[in-house]
Amino acid sequence: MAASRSTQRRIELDEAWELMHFALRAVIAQPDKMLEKRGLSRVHHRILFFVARQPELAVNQLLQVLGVSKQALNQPLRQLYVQGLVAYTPAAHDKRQRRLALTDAGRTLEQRLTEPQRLLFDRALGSGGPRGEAAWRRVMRTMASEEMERSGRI
Amino acid sequence: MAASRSTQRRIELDEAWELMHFALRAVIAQPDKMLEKRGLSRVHHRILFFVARQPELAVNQLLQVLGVSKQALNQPLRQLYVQGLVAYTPAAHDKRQRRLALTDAGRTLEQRLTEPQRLLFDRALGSGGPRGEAAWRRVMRTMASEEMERSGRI
DNA sequence: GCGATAATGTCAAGGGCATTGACCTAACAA
DNA sequence: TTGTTAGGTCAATGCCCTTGACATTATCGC
Repeated sequence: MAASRSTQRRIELDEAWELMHFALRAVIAQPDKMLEKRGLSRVHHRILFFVARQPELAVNQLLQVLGVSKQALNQPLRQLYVQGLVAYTPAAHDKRQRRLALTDAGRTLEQRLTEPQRLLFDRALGSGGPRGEAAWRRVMRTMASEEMERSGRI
Repeated sequence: MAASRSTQRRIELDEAWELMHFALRAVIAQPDKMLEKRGLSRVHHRILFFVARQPELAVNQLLQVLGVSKQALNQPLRQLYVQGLVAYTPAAHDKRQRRLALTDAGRTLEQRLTEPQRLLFDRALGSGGPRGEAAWRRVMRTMASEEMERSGRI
């Protein structure tokens, strides 16, 4: 398969990967700066982001989504709890499960952290018109689908 | 600006970020497994990848591109050298500079590591036809451009 | 040719953060 | 009751990155 692909195409595909590499760095950059000032790290943002997007998330699900060990998650999650950014509610049908949610303060911080990223995506996705945006999403979905299923994120 | 954006749009933008998150994980997954078997890590692959794509790369440039300290780069780079995967050539006009290149073995390994990623990109980019691929690249370039300039990657 | 500067390498100390292993509680379920 | 599941926590370990300090070699301006 490697042999059957033209050199030119290989270069194009490598460029695509390189583009993604730097795009990612751009997305990460701004929130990282803000987080540092508060003594938080990227994990904290990831927690806030996913909890904001999927309320009633259980800890186990969050573990799947983030792809880290529970020991690795525990500390940052507790910090967010102590700082009054995340709240726990026992699930109605199974009191062992802690359903996660953001407090008002948590929501505010999440918005502040994610806003620069939204701005970046908005500008970039807008640059190609609605058709371009749809095409972008189609490509990304194709790449991501398997991993999303594995994370139970469907 | 945050207030001026509709809730719906915010959700769409968050979804875009989430897509990228999982797409990245998919791209990373396979080479990571291969690397582990050889006792190498992701940095090694990143070095191989960028050296393969830009021959005659100097160490300083590589530092810019990877965004790590020279101390962090030194060890993995040396390992690659010792294992006969990367070669040094003093630059003609400035013998202080080591121009980096891959050996045949290095090229082979780089191909093997990057091939699954190319396959993934090829499938995904192909899924939307040439127009879709072009649109995807346009969006990514918009997002990445600033960081690429900062890394001297233009 | 001399001193400043640049490219690179390397040692050392320290820290952040993730991992695995083991153990614990509470709640559910057969 | 017994086994299992959701979750938490301690401990040990290790990786990897960072900053600081210093050495080497080569280039450049004078």
